[in-house]
Amino acid sequence: MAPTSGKRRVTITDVALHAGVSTSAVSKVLRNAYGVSPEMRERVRAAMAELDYRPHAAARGMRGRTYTIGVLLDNIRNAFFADILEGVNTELRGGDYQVLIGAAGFGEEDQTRLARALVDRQMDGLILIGPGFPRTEVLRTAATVPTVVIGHHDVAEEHDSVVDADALGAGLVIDHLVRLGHRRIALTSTPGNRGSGWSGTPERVQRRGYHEAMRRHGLQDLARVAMTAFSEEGGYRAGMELLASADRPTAVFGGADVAAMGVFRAARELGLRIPEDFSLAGYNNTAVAALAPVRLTSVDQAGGLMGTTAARLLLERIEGRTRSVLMTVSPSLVVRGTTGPPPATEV
Amino acid sequence: MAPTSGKRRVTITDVALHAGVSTSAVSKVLRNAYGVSPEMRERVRAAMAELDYRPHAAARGMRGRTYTIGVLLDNIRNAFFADILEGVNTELRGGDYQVLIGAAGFGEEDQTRLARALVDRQMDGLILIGPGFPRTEVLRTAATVPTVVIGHHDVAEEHDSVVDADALGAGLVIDHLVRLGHRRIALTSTPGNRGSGWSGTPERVQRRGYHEAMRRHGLQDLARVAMTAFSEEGGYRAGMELLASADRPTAVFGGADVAAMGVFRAARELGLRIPEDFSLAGYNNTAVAALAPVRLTSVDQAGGLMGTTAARLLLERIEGRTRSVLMTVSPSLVVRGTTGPPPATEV
DNA sequence: GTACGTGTGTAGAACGTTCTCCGAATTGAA
DNA sequence: TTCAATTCGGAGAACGTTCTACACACGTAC
Repeated sequence: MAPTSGKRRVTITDVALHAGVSTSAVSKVLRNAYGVSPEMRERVRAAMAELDYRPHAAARGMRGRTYTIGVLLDNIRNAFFADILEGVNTELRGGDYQVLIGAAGFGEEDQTRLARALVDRQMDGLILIGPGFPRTEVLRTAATVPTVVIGHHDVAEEHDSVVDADALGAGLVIDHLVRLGHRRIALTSTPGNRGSGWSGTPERVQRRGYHEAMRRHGLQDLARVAMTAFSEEGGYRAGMELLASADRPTAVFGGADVAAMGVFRAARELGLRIPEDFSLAGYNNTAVAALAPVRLTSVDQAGGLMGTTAARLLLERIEGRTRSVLMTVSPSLVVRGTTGPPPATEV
Repeated sequence: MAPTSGKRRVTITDVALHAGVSTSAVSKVLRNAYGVSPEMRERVRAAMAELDYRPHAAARGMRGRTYTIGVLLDNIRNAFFADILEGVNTELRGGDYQVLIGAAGFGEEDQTRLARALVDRQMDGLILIGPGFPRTEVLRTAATVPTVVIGHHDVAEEHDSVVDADALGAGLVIDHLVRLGHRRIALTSTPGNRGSGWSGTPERVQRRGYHEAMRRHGLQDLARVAMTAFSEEGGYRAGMELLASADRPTAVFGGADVAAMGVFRAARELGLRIPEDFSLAGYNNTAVAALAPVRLTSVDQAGGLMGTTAARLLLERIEGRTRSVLMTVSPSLVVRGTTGPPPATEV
């Protein structure tokens, strides 16, 4: 058994005794419930302060709320998630709720296990960021506890959704590159074994947007997509595949900033200068993109806004809203140093 | 009240009924406790599987453990923390414990509040990464629940400690730069209002190591430290201050990779080429340092190892160890493209 | 004088576990 | 046969809250 050495916790009973009232009364004060006179409220408050009382969340969880919100994500290394979380924290700061994050990894089983763990720990609400476990499992979870899904474009009665207009975002990049004079523009994307049942993963919608934009510019025959993982290494391999080929693209749109970094490495290794010989754009506008040695043109998704929105929607759901809501935020292009006109020989 | 719509949870009673035994028996099986026959264990196991039973963590928390470990950190944006967390997760994967992360921000009150929240939520153990709230509060917490502190060199009976040999790490960088021919080597560091009572914060130990190394090389008079925040912006300001001055250093040791990125921006803005005109090194060897456009020379701290170690120590403490343990991991230098000999005019 | 709110407070039964204690059955030794 | 000793299983009291139900005191309207 854990050595809980220290003295016993101060409980609601201690407070009640100290204030000379019933535990019910203390509980009411605690929850701002109806049926307490101002004087009693004051007396109880004083007693709580005097004894340095803090309610035991686990015990509260047995009957009512735990005042805890769980966030599930695959990997905290993804800087975009940090933006979202900052938004969530901003919205919830000062309120009664605490945010606890679970980093599940990319495995389907691990994610499922974490999701269940969050439910078992009696979270009052869940924010799932780009969940990679089966949709049916998500829906089952969402039927039990208020849930907001961030990223996937699939909507459902059971949960709210906060998404980025990814098709539009992809369009922004293509428009920008075409305007610069590029025609052979490739995309790196990921098959995304994101569990089963999701038809609207961000990467898929982004891909759709890419193809639409290429078609819009009459470049559909030049469209080319390299599928790998959204990671530095994945981007590198995709970059190698694309740039070593005969009719090599003059620009690559990395579907995620990390992947773009990998493409960058491939380009450098092949002796291509950026942006003189080759243009590169990313997606998500994570912190790296802005770094002085990087200066990557990218698409900003307003992660902070997505976070605050998700938190607000979740609170509403906890308070009882049942109609589901879809919130779409629109992306914007941030042009930096990695995109420029294609080399003269290509025009 | 939250709409818990779905059907009622499967409880231990349901399992007991279904298996035709008492709840006590089920509980015993659940906890691998003494006093169950193999047949009964099998029967109960089968019932649990059949009903898809999952113990209610909040309820368990009221008497025994919650099988949850809380990690407190200031900001998930710090890529070094990701390394640590990966280590923690690796060690705990497959076990009974779940890891939940709280991102407290840098404020002293916010951190204190989060720490208390974790205790209130009945965590079985706590991992505090570079805590920025008062040491007394940490010690009080550690007296109540098993705790491991990562980063700070201050040791105590109440908790275990996992630290990097930061003085040594600073020495590695200085040695490397001196060997290249540099003499005017500056450091960017942070005052770090990391709560009160900590005398061994990583940055302080690192600073000490820097001064020792400079003295060792007879360069104590050329030592120079710019104090700012460990952030891109902070690094930029420090870089500007150092590089715009008359006797500008030929090399800067950014006390953290992010800060080094800021210094990079300052250098570029002043028209200094790296590493031809000016050398730059970072600390922590975060993911950015390895990126193709960055290639920052940095000090690797083996964050993963720190994480696995911390997790292991914590489990031991939960199992009852009371003697405190200090674990030091040694850093290693990773030389990349941002360091080279000083410009000829300087030698 | 009765009936009916309305506002303020308490009693006490949940909630789903853990764990101490106790009883029954079985075994082994004297 | 009797008496421990050992093993297996269950009863039931916690744990710290929430929340329903109810009691009481005080109007107020008829």
